[in-house]
Amino acid sequence: MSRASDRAYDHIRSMILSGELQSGSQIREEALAELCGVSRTPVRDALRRLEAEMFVRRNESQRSFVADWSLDDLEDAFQLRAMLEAHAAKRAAVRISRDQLARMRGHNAHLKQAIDASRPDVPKFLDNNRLFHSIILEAAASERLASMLLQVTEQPVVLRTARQYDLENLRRSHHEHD
Amino acid sequence: MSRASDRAYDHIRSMILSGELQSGSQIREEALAELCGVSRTPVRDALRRLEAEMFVRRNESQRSFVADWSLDDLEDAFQLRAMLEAHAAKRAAVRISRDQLARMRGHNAHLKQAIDASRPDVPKFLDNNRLFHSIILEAAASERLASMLLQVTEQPVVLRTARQYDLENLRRSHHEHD
DNA sequence: CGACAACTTATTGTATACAAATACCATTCG
DNA sequence: CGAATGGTATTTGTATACAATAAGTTGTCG
Repeated sequence: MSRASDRAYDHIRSMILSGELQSGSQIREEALAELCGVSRTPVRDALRRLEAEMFVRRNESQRSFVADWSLDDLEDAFQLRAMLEAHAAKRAAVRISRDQLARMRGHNAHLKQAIDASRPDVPKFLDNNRLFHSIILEAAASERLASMLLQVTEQPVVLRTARQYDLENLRRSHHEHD
Repeated sequence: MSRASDRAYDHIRSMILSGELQSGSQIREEALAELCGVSRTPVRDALRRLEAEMFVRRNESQRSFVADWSLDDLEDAFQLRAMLEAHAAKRAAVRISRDQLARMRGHNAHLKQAIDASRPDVPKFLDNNRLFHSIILEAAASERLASMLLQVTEQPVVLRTARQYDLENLRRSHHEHD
């Protein structure tokens, strides 16, 4: 997508995730346009996308608000995510190529290096973890599934920042990958 | 959403489903605008929605095309639908209220009447079937799930028109509902 | 003939002005 | 005092003009 509407999207999204735009508060197109330094047109575009991703919700008279996530919502997203990922793995298992499998092994090995280092390298871990899972999705060969999964994985980013990355968890993750 | 952009959405969508806009063919915003009798602005809105619903796809340089559905795509959608509906049923089962349950029984009874009539009343059957399932979705209480399900159920409408509604199938459906 | 570059056309992206819808507020009436 | 009503302000929706980008086309040179 084009530059201005992408900038608007990224900007608004990050303002929501950072809490700069408070949950539940109304957001006006013009105000956002000023904040992003673009006109309302690309802002509207961005809002539509964010609405589809449930970062923004609109009331019956088309006013936009920052979505506020209840615990139930988060649980719901998690449940869906678990199911969709299992489905992706199932599809991938019968479709994956040798090459893709090799790449997965590679990422898992790197990921192990990251946690075996004297001081665990969490960014490296996360990066390889992401790549590992992206290959499953690639092998599952379902755009629809991929987009659904994207929806439910991108969401709880707000909370993920606070998540604990203790060595125990990282090791368990590696073994599950294996 | 507003009138013009809704009209555009409905119009374009129906042109796609009816085959008036050929699968894989490029669609230009201005041409659609003329066809719908609105300006490009609401057309763009409609295209974005249709893109999210995978009726329209865009190439790397932002040109829009009517999506063409492979058999694999349809199977994929069906598989996802089965999974999501099962999930919905599971959630609904532990959340449903007496009232909702009663309404479901009611719709299933009407649905039975429709097939027990001397001549099966397919529209009545479909209507009650739809209501029956909508209560499951309501009871499942997950907006996200509902929107995902909408996506995969709305899609194969193209083919559904050709589907067989023989008495055998209708009866089986009723029993499964029970 | 084929590759490449300059130019021309087609298409989408953005800004802006204005129209339509909705919310907000004050005022009046029961 | 509370509900209804009218008018005003706020906010979103649409049309349109223009900018930016991508595609197609022609012409030149090797």
